[in-house]
Amino acid sequence: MSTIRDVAKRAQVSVATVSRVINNSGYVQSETRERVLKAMQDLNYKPNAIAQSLNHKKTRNIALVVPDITNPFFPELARAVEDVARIYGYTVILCNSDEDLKKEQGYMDIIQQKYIDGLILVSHTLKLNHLIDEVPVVLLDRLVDQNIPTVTAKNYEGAILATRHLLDIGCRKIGHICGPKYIPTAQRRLQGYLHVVEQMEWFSDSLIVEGNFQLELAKEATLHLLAEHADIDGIFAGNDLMAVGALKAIHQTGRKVPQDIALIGFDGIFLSKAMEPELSTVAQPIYDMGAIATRLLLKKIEDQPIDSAYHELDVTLLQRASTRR
Amino acid sequence: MSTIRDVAKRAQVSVATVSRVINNSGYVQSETRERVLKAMQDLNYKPNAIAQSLNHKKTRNIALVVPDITNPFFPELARAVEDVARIYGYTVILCNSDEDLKKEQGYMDIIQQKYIDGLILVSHTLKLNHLIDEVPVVLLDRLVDQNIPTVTAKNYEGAILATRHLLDIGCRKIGHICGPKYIPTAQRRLQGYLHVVEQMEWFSDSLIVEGNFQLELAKEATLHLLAEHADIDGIFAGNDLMAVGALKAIHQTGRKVPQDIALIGFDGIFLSKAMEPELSTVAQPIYDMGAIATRLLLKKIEDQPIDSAYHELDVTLLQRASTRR
DNA sequence: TTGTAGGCGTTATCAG
DNA sequence: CTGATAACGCCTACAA
Repeated sequence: MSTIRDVAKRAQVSVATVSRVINNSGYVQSETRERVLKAMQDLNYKPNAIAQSLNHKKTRNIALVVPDITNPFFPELARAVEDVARIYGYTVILCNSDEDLKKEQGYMDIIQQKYIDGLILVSHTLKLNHLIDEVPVVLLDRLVDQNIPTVTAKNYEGAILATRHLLDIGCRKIGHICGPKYIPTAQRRLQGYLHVVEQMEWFSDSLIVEGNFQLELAKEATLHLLAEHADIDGIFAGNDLMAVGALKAIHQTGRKVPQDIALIGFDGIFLSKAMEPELSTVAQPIYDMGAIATRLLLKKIEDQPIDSAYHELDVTLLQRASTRR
Repeated sequence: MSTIRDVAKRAQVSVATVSRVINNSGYVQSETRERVLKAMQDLNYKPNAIAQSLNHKKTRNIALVVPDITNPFFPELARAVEDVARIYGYTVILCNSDEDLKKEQGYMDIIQQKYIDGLILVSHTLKLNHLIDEVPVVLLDRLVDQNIPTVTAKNYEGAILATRHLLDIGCRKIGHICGPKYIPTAQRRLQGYLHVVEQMEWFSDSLIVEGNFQLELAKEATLHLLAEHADIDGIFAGNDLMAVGALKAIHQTGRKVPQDIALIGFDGIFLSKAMEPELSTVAQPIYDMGAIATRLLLKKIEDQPIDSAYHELDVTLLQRASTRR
């Protein structure tokens, strides 16, 4: 790797001049510029980003902190983040936090030491005071604080949509598999469900069972639910993964979707469409969420004005086979 | 952020001494060491990784280049890579290449400029000469070259396993949905299939249809296949995603899995287990592949001896509902 | 055992 | 318009 000094020598100018043509800053006679450009070409010179970073205290690296990239919700998000970042000349560092405070703290240290320019954070674990003041942050999906730019979807409204939809297609008794109560997103969806059904005469608390946003536990929970309420004819799962779990449980008890039980999830991940029958769901604009969050972050990093710090994106009801009858 | 100089001042020593206690190099009187340690604590000092990198020409950053993190095969891989990397104090940069040479080249430039220490590459696009000589590489899943450490699974043997399995459970006419012919991995699996069935009297070339490792096209291909060969009773799909596509096609023609047609995929991604019926598959040890590749890479980076440059991992036949009858 | 000084590759300031 | 030179923060000879 040749350095700016090599280029300077070859072009018979000082490093300062080379630096000027690299950054298009200051005055350089067009003749000299040509010579420098030629030298750069000849040597296949590329400026050393590390050295630049040391000066500017900026690396054009951002971190994406998700609980677990293996959870099918996050790859699409990551894709969006990386796409937008790349366009603006940024690079994305992937961090799996496992919702583990220790790990998250570890990442924060690294972010500080490696001069990461900012981060997109999906977490409800990390408390505000663990964030580094100087490092820009955008919160995604799981709200943590009001003073930080945040991107979410309309979880409450989406849950209402889902539940009403089940009523619309004729369900008379609807259960809900909610996510962990300590996750705000899960709470919102639960509240949306409650908003619609709480006053119904058939409603009872035992129609709500708790999962952990994963398949397995949701399957168990659904089994319990069905055992207790044999006459359930509709289920709203707090996310698509749990909807799949519910589907398995339903099949296991010999019932059919949608004939015996209509089923709808939340998120709109690829999986919901891959299933047979295809699962109805309330789709979040996952890619957009990632893209918007990234643009927001880059603006903060580059000290550009931010239009709005709170983005709550619309969701879309997707009716598919699992609620079609 | 305090610097090494601040610490030195506070501890009343030179920066050299501080550096020594940081890196545990050279002699430092235990008293002075204590003083320095205390000063570091007081100031909450963290060495600046960028400055260190500028010296060492090492960043403890590695890149993971995959076609598309959105493809369910890769998140698990990425997870493994990140897990191992983190343990060894490395950080992972995520790159989606889309199998696009231009993009890959762009990443190579960045890798060079940002002093990325090495990369794990999943690609059949990039030619060897595009790699940067000084940057260690490990190839994963899709073989590119013999001189570079490589991690794959036994694709050929796995395909034989899958095909034999279909015969074992009584299939009399087996079709294959292969991946793109220009991808070595897809070829191997096709060859494995051929090895088993080529000599059978019922075999014909038209039992092989080509997909692109994605769901949609595989569904179309399967529809064609079924139209041409109404008597097919077993299908081996080149990967799980295509198996899902096949499942949809099969259902669409009113047939049932496994009663009318037994179906098996390849990869062992989460999706195969999520489906109903659960899909049989030849599982690759995806996580292990990522972990091994990463350890291999880190060894190369740190100039440690490598036991073996070519790792071909065993696959496992997982019989599930889609081939149980 | 500790300190001084030069270098890693760039950029920015200040002269000329 | 161009060139020296001092940062950026750290490490490592070489001296002391």
